[in-house]
Amino acid sequence: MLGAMTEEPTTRDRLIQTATRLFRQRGYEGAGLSEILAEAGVPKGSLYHHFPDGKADLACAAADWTASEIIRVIDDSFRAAPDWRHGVTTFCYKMAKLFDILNSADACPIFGLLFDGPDQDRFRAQAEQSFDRIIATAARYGETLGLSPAAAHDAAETFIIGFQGSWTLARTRRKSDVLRGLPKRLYGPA
Amino acid sequence: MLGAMTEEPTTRDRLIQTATRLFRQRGYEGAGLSEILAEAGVPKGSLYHHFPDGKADLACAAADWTASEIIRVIDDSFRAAPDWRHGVTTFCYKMAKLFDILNSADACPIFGLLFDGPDQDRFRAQAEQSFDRIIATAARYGETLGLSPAAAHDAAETFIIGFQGSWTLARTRRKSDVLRGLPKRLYGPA
DNA sequence: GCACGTCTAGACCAATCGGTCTAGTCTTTT
DNA sequence: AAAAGACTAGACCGATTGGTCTAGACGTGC
Repeated sequence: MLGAMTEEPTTRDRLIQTATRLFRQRGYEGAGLSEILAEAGVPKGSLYHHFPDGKADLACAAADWTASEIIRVIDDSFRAAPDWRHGVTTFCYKMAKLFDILNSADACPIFGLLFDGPDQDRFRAQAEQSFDRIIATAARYGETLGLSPAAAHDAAETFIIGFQGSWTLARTRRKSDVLRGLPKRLYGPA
Repeated sequence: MLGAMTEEPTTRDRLIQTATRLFRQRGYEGAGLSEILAEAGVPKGSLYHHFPDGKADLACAAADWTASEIIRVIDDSFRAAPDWRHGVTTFCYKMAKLFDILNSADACPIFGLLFDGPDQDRFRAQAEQSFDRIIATAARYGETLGLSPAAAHDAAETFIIGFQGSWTLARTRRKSDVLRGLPKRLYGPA
């Protein structure tokens, strides 16, 4: 077996994905271990086999997995984009669609990387690394589209900051338009 | 006794303020009731006298109190501002100072209004109302400073959205510059 | 001076928390 | 076929959770 070449979800992956969803819905402390295990259909023993440090380990794995998913969406949005604004717009629309699928109730997948649990510094460091990966990915597309390295990094930060806040507002209002309106907010009328 | 005319903090107020801080630091589920009570120096009985529905009631009161505090800072920032950008800048600097005082570890006071606990809809509705109060306050200053009602509301939303995201990024990096850099990000070089 | 509403005080409770541990079941290697 | 890991399975644990309930302290109107 050479790792993740097969397609059916392994126990470990099912655990991570279920945990990701529940952490996003209820927060780190709000999502009970037994609830996660029950929904994933995995016994306690397996959890502590794959994640020796238990819940905290699982949360970090969930954050990492989430960051990779976000990066995948960024890739999908910018790969064929003719310019920066188009990439941002596509991303926002994709995420607005996700927002609607998620019942409009979940925390922002990106923000959700920052857990509020104990072990503050471990979670903070994990979130910082994930954020940087996300911003760096967006910045790379900025450079590809003609921006200077500094300008690209700045544009990527502004983009992610704006997205963050937009998701929060969208969540309190249960309306995804806020997300779709972000490009206009950031860059003016098209 | 005619309500809140005296100055020394009542049991109820001590409870709200302690709860606000702990919710901000550890989230709704993360902040234990006994911890809140111990730090506030208040017994269980008093809590359930003032807040019959317990933790959920307390959380809503905390959200409300926080919104009022934010509005106070908005007032202080915009009252004497010569234009919109100055108001936003002053607000960002005041909040950056607060961020540093808070050890750079707490959740955004505004975002923190949105609790991740159970009773989702009650908390969501409470947060929506508080957000609207905050945005409406900022928008009013926008109008005073010459913007049309629609433009003022839009500017206020953009401002709060940007602030939200900036605090999050500042928190993961433990650096308050992100907050101070928001006006330039939103409105270009001064 | 006693009765009544407000508020404080904390013992107590069932339920749940995250985590440990032993037992058993596969799969792979020899 | 025997031995050895990898992994699953869940009973069990002490600690803590939010919440209830009774008892008393304090002030105020009669």
